[in-house]
Amino acid sequence: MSTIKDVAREAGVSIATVSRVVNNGPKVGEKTKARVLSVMAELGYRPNENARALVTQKSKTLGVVIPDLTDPFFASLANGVDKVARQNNMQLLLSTGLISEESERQAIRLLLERRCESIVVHSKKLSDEEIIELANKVPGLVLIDRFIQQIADKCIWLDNEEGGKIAARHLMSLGHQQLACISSKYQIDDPALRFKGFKKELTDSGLSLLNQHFVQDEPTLQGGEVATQKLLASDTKFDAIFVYNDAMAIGAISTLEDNGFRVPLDVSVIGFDDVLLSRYSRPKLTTLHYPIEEMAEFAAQLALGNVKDVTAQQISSGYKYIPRLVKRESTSLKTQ
Amino acid sequence: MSTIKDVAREAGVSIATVSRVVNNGPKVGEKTKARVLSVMAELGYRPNENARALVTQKSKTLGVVIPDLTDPFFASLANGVDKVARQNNMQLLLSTGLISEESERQAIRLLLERRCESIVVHSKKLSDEEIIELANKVPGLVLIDRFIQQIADKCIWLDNEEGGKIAARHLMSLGHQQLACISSKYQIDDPALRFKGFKKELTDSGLSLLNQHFVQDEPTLQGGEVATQKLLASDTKFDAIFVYNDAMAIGAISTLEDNGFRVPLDVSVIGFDDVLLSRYSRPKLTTLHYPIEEMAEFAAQLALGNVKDVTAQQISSGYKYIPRLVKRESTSLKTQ
DNA sequence: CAACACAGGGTAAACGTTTACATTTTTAAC
DNA sequence: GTTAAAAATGTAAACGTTTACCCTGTGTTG
Repeated sequence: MSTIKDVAREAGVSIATVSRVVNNGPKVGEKTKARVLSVMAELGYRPNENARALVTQKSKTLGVVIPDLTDPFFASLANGVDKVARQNNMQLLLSTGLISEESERQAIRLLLERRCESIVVHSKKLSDEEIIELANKVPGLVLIDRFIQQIADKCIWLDNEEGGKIAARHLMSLGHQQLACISSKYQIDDPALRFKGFKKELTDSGLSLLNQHFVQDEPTLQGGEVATQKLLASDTKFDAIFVYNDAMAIGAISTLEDNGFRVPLDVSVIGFDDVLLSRYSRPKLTTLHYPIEEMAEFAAQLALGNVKDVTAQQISSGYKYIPRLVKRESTSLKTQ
Repeated sequence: MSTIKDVAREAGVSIATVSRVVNNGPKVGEKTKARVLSVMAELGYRPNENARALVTQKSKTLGVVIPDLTDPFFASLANGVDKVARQNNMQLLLSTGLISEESERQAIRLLLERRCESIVVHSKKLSDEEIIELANKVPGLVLIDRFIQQIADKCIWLDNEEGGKIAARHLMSLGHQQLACISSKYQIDDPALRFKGFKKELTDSGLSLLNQHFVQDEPTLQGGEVATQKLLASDTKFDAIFVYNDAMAIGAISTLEDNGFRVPLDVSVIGFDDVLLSRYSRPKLTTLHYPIEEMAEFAAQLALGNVKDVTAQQISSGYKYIPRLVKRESTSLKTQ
């Protein structure tokens, strides 16, 4: 691959001049510019970004840390960041493989070694302390889907608790009173908060949730099926279910129908996330929209330092997003 | 961020020694090594990968070019490449935004500028000539989902035509004789080949395809719905449909059921790709599995030069994958 | 005890750029 | 036709590494 020196030699100018042409710098004569340009084309010259990054101390690279790409939720996250990268003439450097605390750490490290100065991190395993320390060391590091008080101004997160409340209000507004929940069995904040909000809203309205109406399983289609079987096995009536995520909700619907329940006629089902799937299922899923792509775009802008007007509100509670109810076909007014 | 010089000064050694420690090189005494290591930790030293890439002329980066990440198909592709990157201690550099020929070109260029020596390219817009030229210039460039004779040994592709044949055989084996097709309206090879194979197999069995039984639309859920309406409007009977992809197939099923047809009782539907969706739809979709992640992993290995034993077969027709029939619930024996 | 092998460690060039500063050339004003 | 200012171009240092080659001191061998 030819270098700036080759171009300079061939065009009979100094490398400084070539550099100026490449960067559309000032102070370069028309004829010279034309000549250099033609030599560049002839040689197929491409500036070496590594060398550039070294001398300019900026990498033109936007980093993103996610568990993996096959989950459409994370793919959307990455896509949001990528969008911003493109807008800013940068490229996406992806770090994945976050099964463990160690690999999350490793993923961030790799980005840092590439001197990636803007990083959007989705981390569930690293401790608050470690993230705080990292965030203080790396000004362009931003945390998505998690809130840590001490670095609130670098957090972009969704109000899961409010999501639970919205779901509860929706279901109650349709006349449902015998509610059930299907949660994820993993002990992370998201499910806990969603159901905390849900229950609170119920209690505030004088309703209660039976113990046997709260079941947990894997947050997948199959998990949703299994959980629903448990619910049915309890042999107590319910007329609506709030499900942890869309995949589980679809599994739940499937099992309900296999057991002779019609959705939404007999049982209303509401999911969470609004992933692609929810629009493809039959009946189409009522769910809470998690604006992950929008959040990711914002996170990327924040990481790049493009966000100027920061309010006191944001300094204390970060950038909070509220899930939006998307009414589709899996919930309806309670019949008779 | 501290550099190798800082470490050297602090540890009272030369930068060469530090470098040796960092790279686990030979010729470094135990005590010195320990001292350097401790200084490194103390300073939080991280080698600058850009500088490394510059001097070693290798980037530790695996490039991938895809249209976008939101399409689960491409997300799987990227994931396959990422898997291999991780195995080889490399990182994924992603280039997206391929709406146009120009942006495909741009995407590849960016990777090249980062001196990314191994690249997996999914390109539908660039001309054969341009790709051939590029492939000859960049030894580590590999083409996925496309076959070009002149660079066969760098092509990883799916036999779409054979996929069409398999679909036809499956449908005929179930007793269906009045077949219909829903295709994508875009003029790229994939749909053309799929339906070419499908028709050929039909013809070979003495069946034919009515003109009004071949409709086209957008390759999306909505497109599938619209296409199915067209099919129904033609008012000629059909008992099975071969659909371009899973999203359209799900749309088709939805419209069929809305019009009183039961799937698969009245009409069998077979899709293509076997994306996540197909396992979540009701009825679960019978489809042709496109092993894109596996193909992507292989492509990445090929790009890295890790594929040793190449047969004459592969040199002439590349690395060809055959789609596999996945029987689920949307196709069944013709009733009466 | 001379000769030497070798382990440990240092020196400096190279990688391909950008850019402050110096130098040369052109232009314009008188 | 000077001369000064402006424009064009060149020089060289710097970015943070790796690595070929060189130097020093310690033991080993005879």
